[in-house]
Amino acid sequence: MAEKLTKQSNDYSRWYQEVVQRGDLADYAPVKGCMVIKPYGYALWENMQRELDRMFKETGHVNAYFPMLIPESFLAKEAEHVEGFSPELAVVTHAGGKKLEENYVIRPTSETIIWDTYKKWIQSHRDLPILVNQWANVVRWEMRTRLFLRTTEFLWQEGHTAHATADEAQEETLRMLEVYRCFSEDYMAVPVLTGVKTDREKFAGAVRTYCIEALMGDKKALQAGTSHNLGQNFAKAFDVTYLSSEDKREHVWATSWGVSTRLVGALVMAHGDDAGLVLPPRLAPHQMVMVPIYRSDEEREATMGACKKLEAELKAAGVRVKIDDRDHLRPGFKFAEWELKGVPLRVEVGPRDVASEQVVLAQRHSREKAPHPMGSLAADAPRILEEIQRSIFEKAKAFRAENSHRVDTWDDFLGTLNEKGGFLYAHWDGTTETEATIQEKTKATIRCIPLDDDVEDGACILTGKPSARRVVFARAY
RNA sequence: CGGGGCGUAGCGCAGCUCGGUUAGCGCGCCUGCUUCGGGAGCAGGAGGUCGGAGGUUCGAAUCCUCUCGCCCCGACCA
Repeated sequence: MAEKLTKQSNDYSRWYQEVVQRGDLADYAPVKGCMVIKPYGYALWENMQRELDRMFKETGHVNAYFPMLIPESFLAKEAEHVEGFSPELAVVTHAGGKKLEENYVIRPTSETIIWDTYKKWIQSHRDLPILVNQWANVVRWEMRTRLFLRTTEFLWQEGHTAHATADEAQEETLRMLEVYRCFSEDYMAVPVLTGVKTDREKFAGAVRTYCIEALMGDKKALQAGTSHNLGQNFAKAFDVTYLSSEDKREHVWATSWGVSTRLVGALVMAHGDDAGLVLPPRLAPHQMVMVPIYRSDEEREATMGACKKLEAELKAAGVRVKIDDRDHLRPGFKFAEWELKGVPLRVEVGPRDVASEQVVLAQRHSREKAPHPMGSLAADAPRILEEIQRSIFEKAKAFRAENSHRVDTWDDFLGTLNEKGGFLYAHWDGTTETEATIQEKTKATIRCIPLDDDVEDGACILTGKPSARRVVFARAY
């Protein structure tokens, strides 16, 4: 703990790993690509879950749980789906000491088992819509893993809905995209672009994939969430039909949408600095930590007494506060540790403060430190926390604005990508071939076709062919 | 799967080229004293059989063979 973190500017990737591990978010597990999510990291995830779950329920969804093991044959029913996921499946071949008649795959996502189930649930238009979400773990055997960003097993939520009409499914897809956008911006304080994925980047089995894309501190993009319009692909693959009010048999229309523990990684890389994590107050496990400072037993009693009184007031005011009463550690050590862990507010209470009825209030994001009257701390803290929440969101937005560029020529594209990074708004001829060529040449991918971008005629940066709008390119995680 | 690196104490490493007493160092841990408003100091102490298997040898962390695993970079992905 005595050692300094690697600076972001020296080695961003190493900085990230150190922050995640030393900040007590997660650690490596014995199996390749797997991680142990430690209590502090899990508390952060739980806070995310709580808000997301509330938002899902507010939009009419209910939770359910489907099994982790899926018969291998289910995956094969939807052609694109099986092609997309086969390479990364973990397969159970033996159980109970015997070789299985049919292999089971550990779910990489649950569309197939859910649509097999929905077939039984859906008979009539009166059974629709079905608006179900599940919180679960999934396994994808990725080549290259990184803590939180891409782990072999990860936690997520996956919503799976069934609708009577294409319009309803499309509405649902966009509704959940909007839920994700709100969550990311209002709770994580991470500004995101909303857009449509190109065919090359869309979910295996979807008609259309929408996404939220965030910009990380190293100017690389991160896909933070996806919402898929599945059309009738899974309904047809699993033969899920309903009788309409006109007594006609129709295939149902579907969506699925998900966000994962990757969001924890997004939070780390969107706000973190050379001192460690910077957590947004709305999600921070501890919004405030109090560090009592003392020498003698009398001073200890006095400062701890003041801390406890403040703690009661703050809790009553709805602040998630913790007193760091560890006796064997000195204050300076605690300051550094809580900064590493990104706690938004730190309160220092020493003998001098007790005497003058004040505390020292330190803000993590700005690293500012100033005295604050004890008497008004509890009343002021919620407002200060909200100001911090807004402030780090504004900072992230400004960072994204500085790192978003409009480029019109191939040279400009290459130069900007290599020298500046960030989001590049450029014209593209709309073909998968061009997209692939650009990726081969530059490692940049089309992150999305933004929803809110103005339509504008132009010429493709690579081929010069006509383009009706700009798309967003970036190097991505 | 291709390229690179690494497995020696809880963590980070040295030792290995050129085999040789009880395998070192830093951090952390335990005890005590002094400290405590920005990552404490001193003293004492516990802890490893060197990833695994086999081989060479009087003798292997060190040499040889095989093997397992992890990390980093790339292609694949939430």
